Order: sequence, then C-alpha cells, then structure tokens
Amino acid sequence: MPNQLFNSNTTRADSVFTDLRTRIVEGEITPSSKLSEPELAKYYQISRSTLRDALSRIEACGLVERKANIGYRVVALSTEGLLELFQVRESLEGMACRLAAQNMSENQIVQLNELLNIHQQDEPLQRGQGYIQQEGDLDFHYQIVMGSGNKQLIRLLCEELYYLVRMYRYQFGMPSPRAKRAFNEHQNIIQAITDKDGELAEILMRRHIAASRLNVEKRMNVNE
Amino acid sequence: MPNQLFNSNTTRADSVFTDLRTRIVEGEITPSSKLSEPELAKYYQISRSTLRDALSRIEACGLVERKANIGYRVVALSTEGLLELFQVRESLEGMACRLAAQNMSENQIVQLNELLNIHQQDEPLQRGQGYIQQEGDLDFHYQIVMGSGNKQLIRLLCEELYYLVRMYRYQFGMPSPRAKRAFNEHQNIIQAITDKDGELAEILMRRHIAASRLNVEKRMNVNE
DNA sequence: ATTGATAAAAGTGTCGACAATAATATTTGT
DNA sequence: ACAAATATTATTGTCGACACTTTTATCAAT
Repeated sequence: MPNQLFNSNTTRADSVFTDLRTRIVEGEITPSSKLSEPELAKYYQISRSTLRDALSRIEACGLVERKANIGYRVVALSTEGLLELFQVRESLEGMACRLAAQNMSENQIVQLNELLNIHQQDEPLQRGQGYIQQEGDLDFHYQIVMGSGNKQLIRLLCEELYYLVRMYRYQFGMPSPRAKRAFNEHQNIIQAITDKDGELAEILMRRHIAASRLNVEKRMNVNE
Repeated sequence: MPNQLFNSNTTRADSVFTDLRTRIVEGEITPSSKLSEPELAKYYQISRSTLRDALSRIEACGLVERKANIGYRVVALSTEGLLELFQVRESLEGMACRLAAQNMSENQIVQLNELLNIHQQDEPLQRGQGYIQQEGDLDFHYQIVMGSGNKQLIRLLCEELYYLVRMYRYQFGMPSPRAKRAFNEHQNIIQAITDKDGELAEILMRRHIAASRLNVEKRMNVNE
C-alpha cells in the first residue's frame, strides 16, 4: 500500500521490517492480533518469502510470536508483562548507567547535558504532556545505554526491549504525574555520571525506573 | 548429512535450527567463519528457504550475524566480548535471583537444593574438571532464572545469552581454580533464597558472577 | 610484475508454486 | 436440533528458479 517504500538502497525485507515494526509499536496493528502472511504480503506487494524474512526479524525484537504451523501473532500486552519489563530494565539500565559513568567520553557527557537542557526548556514536556515527553525520556535512556559501550547491553535494550517499551506506552499511556520528578531524577543521574561515580549512577537509575514501576503498580491496584 | 534428523513432529527448520545451534556452540563450526547458504542447505539436504528460516532464529540467539547482500557469519569471540557478557549476566541474573527469592515455590527450592547435593557428591565436579562442572554450573543458574518467573528474563537468559556463554566456555575453557569457591557461593545463594531474602540473594549472585569476571580479567592481563 | 578494468563465477534477495497442516464448512447419524 | 465425523477451504512449510549483488578470475596497460 505505501507506495514509495522501496526507494532506498536497502533490501525490500528491510524496508518492510522497519515499517511493520512501526505499525505494531504504534498500535495500528493491534496487540494479540493474528498476522496473515498472504494478507500482509499482498499489502506490501511482496512475496511471502521476503515478508517472512521481515517477520522473523520482528520476532527477534519480541514484538510478535510464532507457533509452528499456526503463524505469527502480535504479542499480548498485560500489566504483568509491563511490570516484568520494568524489572528487566531496572537491572540492565542500572548496569548500563554504571558503565556509562565509567566509560562515557567528555563529548558524550556534554551531549547528554545538552539533551537535558532541551528538555528543561520544553514547556509541555516539563508538564509531561503528550507522547513527546515519552520520546524525550527514551532519548535520555538511549544515550546512556549507548554511552555504556557494552554491545550486548546496546543490542538488548536499544534493538529489542525499547520497542516493546514504546509499544506499551502507546497502548497504556504514560504516568504523567511523574514527569517533573522524573526530570529531576535525570539531572541527578547525569551529575553522578559527570562525577564518574558509577556506583551511585547505577543506584539512581535503578530507583528512577523502580519509581515508574511502583507508579504503575499503584494504578493497577486502584483499577481492580 | 545426519540422516535421522527429521523424524520428530517438528518442522525441518526447527530440527536444523537446533542442530546448527549446537554445532556453533560447541565450536564444530568455527567462530567468525562465513556460512554459505548453498553449502549448508546441501549438507542438511533442505532448500535455502528453510535453511534461512533456521538461520534467522540462530541470529536471534546472537550466535550469528547477518549483513545485507553479504550473508551470515558466526559471531567473533573476544575477551572484551566475554567481559561484556559477564556484565550483562551480573545485572540480569542478579535481578533474577532477587525475584527467585521472592517467587520460588517450596518445591522449586527443594529441587534447587537437590541439584546442589548432586554437585557436592560429584568428585570431578568438585575439583572443577572437564566441562561437566561447566554444565552443572549452568544448570544451577538456569533453575534460578526459571524460578524468577519473569518471562523476559527467562527469554533473554535461557534462550539467548546462555548459548553464547556456553560457546565462550567451549572456546576459552573455564577457570578451574574457582570451582570449589563457586560451589560455596552457590550454597550461600540458595540459603538467601530459602530465607526469601531477595536483597541479599541479588548481592550474592552479582558477586558470584563478578568474581568469575575478575578471574578472566586477571588471566587477561597475565597473557598480554 | 603490479595495478586497474573487465568478465566470469558464486552468493544472496526475491519470487511463485506445490505439499502438509490447521481452520472452517458441510454432512451424517441419533 | 445437536454432535461427531467428513469434506472443503485457507494458511503455513518447503521447494526450485531467476534477478541482482558481491566476489573471484581474467585480461590489458603501463
């Protein structure tokens, strides 16, 4: 359907992979819904082979699941799954933050501070409105993970879990009351990184993510 | 080549995936080596399509890498990569251990203790000889991760990282001097889990893995 | 002999078709 | 009318072939 999708220098499977991933993350393709290979292949006007190529990569991101002889299905979202995701992030990003404090170059630290300045001047973001705040938040976490220099961490977080995180945010929304507080926590984390205090940086990051998780847990209990 | 490989109730791609994964993990297919699709397809007497299906799943395990128009290549192993893997394990398994202390059933804890008893009675394992010790060690870690009940953790560790861990062990060997000490650390970890002390369990597991990492780092500095 | 351009070979990306399995619709028996 | 068994349809698994890209081999020129 989207016509000018294959005009780059990448493969067709690559383009479809990227597009499909976005449509799943943003909820255009509903969670838990079945994916029909013939249907999708027709939609993108490609063969089932290249579609399957794209789908297998999306499966590696954890966005779809596959059963033999049954096919692909978008993952199901649940509050339990969201909490599990927070726990994994708490441990992984905590470690990433520790390593970032040890390994980030001066230049990278400057860039991180600049990102925070942008966030500070952005009014709606400060109020935690809209999904801009969410993306801004992920940018921050993203840069720290990249700064860790650990390829496994980068792969697990930036190429897998973060897509699921964004998917949850599109579907469940973001706890806005924490926006202002979250910004302050970001500031403290950067301070620890600037001081090259890896131990503290890890603790602060873990608390930062745990606070978000507890916020969700609180909302959970209210709504049941 | 291996004749009776397809006699189960799974798909061909599934069988090839499992077999190929083992051959890569155990080093029969050398790290960093190029994988020729026609060659492998001929070896397994399957079409390239189903081979690619198997390969894409192996890529999801992080055992091979793929470049567009170039093909698949077994991942390169390096001491830096091994240290990065330790850091990821330290954070993930630390969290898994904390959750295991909170969530494991009585039955699961009993089973964990039984595993340790088996290890205690196994003489060569106590001396840390051969790869039996290695597999026994992984069994222990495996059970704890499963006991965490966190599906993301289980997926990341048991279905991805542990295969790479085993691949490194086959290639680099295992630091034997730590065998006895490692066993004692396992005991202490189980004690914390039995006491349902999640905080302590996490700390002990992190130290346990960090100790292995430091051991490797020490050997690294000697050999250079 | 070495380098650069050109041609041949091999390899990956993509396609459409058939086979095997699962899901659906129909028939049959009570 | 309902249930179980059967037949039909649709979907996934697998295959072989062709197109395009990369690599290797050949050749030309200095």
